[in-house]
Amino acid sequence: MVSTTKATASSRRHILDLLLSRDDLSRADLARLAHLTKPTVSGLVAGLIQEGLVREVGAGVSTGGRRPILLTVPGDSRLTVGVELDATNCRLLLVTLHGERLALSDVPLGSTEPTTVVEAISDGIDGLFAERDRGALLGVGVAVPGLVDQQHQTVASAPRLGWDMVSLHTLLRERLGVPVMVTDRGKAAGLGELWVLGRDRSTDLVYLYLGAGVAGAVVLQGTLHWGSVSTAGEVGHMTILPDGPPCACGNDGCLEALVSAQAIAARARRAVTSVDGTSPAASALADVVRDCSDDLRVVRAVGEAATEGDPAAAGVVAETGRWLGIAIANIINALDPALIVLGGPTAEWGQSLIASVEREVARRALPLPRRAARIVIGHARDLAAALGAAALVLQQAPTILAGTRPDGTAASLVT
Amino acid sequence: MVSTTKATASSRRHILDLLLSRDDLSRADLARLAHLTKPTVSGLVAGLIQEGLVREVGAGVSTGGRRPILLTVPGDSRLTVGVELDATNCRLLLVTLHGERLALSDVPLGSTEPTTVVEAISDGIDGLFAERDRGALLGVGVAVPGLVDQQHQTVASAPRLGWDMVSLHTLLRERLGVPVMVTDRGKAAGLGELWVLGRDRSTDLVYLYLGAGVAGAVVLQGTLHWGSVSTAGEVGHMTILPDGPPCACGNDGCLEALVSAQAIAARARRAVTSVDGTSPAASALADVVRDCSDDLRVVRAVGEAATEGDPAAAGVVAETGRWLGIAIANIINALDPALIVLGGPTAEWGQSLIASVEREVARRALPLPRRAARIVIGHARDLAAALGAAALVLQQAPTILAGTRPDGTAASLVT
DNA sequence: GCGACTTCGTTATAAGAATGAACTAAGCCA
DNA sequence: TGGCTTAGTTCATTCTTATAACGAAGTCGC
Repeated sequence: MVSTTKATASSRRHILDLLLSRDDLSRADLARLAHLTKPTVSGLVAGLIQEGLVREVGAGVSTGGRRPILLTVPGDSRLTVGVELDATNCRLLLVTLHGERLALSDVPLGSTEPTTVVEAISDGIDGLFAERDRGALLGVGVAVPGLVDQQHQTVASAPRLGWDMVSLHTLLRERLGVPVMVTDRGKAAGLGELWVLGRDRSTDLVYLYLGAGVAGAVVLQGTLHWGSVSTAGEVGHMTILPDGPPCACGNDGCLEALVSAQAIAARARRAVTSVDGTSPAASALADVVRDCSDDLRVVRAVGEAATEGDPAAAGVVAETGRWLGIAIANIINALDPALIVLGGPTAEWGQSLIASVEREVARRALPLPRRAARIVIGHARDLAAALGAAALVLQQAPTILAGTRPDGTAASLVT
Repeated sequence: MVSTTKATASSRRHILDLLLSRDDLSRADLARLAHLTKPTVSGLVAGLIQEGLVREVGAGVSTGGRRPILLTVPGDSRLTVGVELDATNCRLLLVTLHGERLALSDVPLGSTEPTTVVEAISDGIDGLFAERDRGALLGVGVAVPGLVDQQHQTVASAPRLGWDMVSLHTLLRERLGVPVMVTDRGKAAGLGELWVLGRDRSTDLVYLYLGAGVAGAVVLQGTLHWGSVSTAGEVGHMTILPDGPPCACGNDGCLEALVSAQAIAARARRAVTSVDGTSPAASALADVVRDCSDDLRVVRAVGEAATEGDPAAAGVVAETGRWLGIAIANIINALDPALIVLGGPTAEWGQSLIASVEREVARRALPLPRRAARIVIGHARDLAAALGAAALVLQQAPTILAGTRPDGTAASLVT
């Protein structure tokens, strides 16, 4: 039996980092990758196995000699909760160390008073851990509908919750006793999509949420880009048409003014009335457009009509895609991301939207970065924000775990 | 006398990092900042002093007890050379560890053959080190007019040099025996401006080079953002006016099509002829515009006329600033950088340009990130690229130096 | 101006982490 | 079957960092 050396946090971190990013590595692999010697790695791994953080999973293929013993981090050895806050609801998602979703729980909120919300989150977590070891809780991430000051981890302002300078991080941290991270929903959703889509978690990704408004997130090298005052990612207010329609932000011709649900609904109304004929396919869309004042519902109807071949709807999709394409081409030229992910109701239009976006991008983006960028519809749907909130903690997992000793003492953490 | 413990590369790196970023720290400060104990720091510092990398510089102010002994890294203890390559010239800039410029040397290039260029660089360095200790050379950075593959550190294509897939890094590294880093000129210039302007070197900065074309660089957290295929920062091809004038890239209404020297010259010609009067101030500009086919010369003339109060020139500046302002507003919304730096001939227009840019930005950018972003004219001028190339190496200084032992043995370096 | 309290830096000692060399285990290949 | 290769371990040794105690050099209050 190997003596359980406690090792430095730094080496432990490195080993855990490697094991969490690529699966099925042997001790020898780890030694090579982490620039450590085999005995050192053996010692560290022994400790991690004793803590239940690492498990041996059979032998790998031989490369000419003894077969390696493959190691994994069992996903459920530690668990993370991602929380998505809304004015009326608090959604909790329980995820494993690998980002797999285990359980979902929605807790209605009676009030948006910070203390009430903290209680709701705490109760929700109790529920999720009713039949699990509470000690496995690694940390909690929270996505808030509002502006978050990344540096101080406080909610600078969240009109929908009536919050202003609320130090949610401190409140939760004290209540739960585990690391807590706070983000805004748009950014969290972007990170969430990376964890669903990205094979390696260090890619550059730009996320666009297309709904009533247009939100966004810039994820570089696998981590959220915040900017100097935590407002980066507002792609929705990129000027697309300098003399275009006015936007709620005060500017003219913003992307949001051109592809928000409201703008799309208006476009659909024009398209339907201009066709005026009574083609059978068009009728369903025309009915919805006429009767309904809910823009998002119209957006859905456009999507359905377009897939059924309605030319008016197809026209709306194409025009929306063109505006979006300009914005995305700009993003590709400026940032050269590997992945552009569209989320939200309008993104549900799917391939027809992507196709018209790509036509415009082909015209406007430089060939090299354009060929490298994949434009896709998000996979995480309405779990994106909660998943991203959890991912915020998962990114820190190696650091958090490296500081935890078998006896449960948590080391100091800047978080 | 303290036993010169050799310490881990990691701790050495941390100490050097701190000493290079903030000056005048004591051993006690370092211990606190690096989360090490005083004896450990004393040992490490003793080693660094012996190597000449650190020096004691008098005592600081007491905070109620014994006065601390302040430490600095003498800038000239190690030196870096930044090289800017062009078709006909090779510019070498000798800089200290703190980014201060020591000496400049221009070597004309007979041919652009890679081996010739390598020789020229090597000779240039010999010249700069004629009366200095060659051992002080920390590394060499090279800025190339072309596309550089960051991952493989090769010049993917540089039409102006007639290069295609040239592994400049390997050639130079073998010839010089020190770490070598290769970038493209636009990106290097952006980084160079950060080192001239930035008090702390971890800010987010976006650089725009305004000349015959429009190049750019995105510097996030103090490091260049490359993107997935090393082409990030092409702000010049952001679409500003979807149905605007055609651009060389094939797209319509690019920023470059609107604010390149050529576009500005055309604008100046129109402005001069439309005024047609014979106001005394306008005459100088009109003469240049009529006689001269050199667009960059016209750009300079516009700037001079504008500062002398010529209304036609002021109009040209204002319109150029408006287009630029749209692009910068988009950048501010998307990335929320702390600093936007304008460089190149057109940026020499100075405050009048900034003023009209800011008017447009005020209208189009979101209030929070707009207030946080400072828009300035670069300070590094035609040294920006060479300085940035050197900065690329300086960023690695703690890592490089941490791996160097007193006996001169260099540790393995990924670079 | 004298003593109590602070803070800086060093010394000596002790604990712990990582290494190197040798060794066992286990599989490939001919 | 025997030689070669790779994986993982054991043990003694060497670095690295920490702990505790101490001297040096200040400040502050009375």
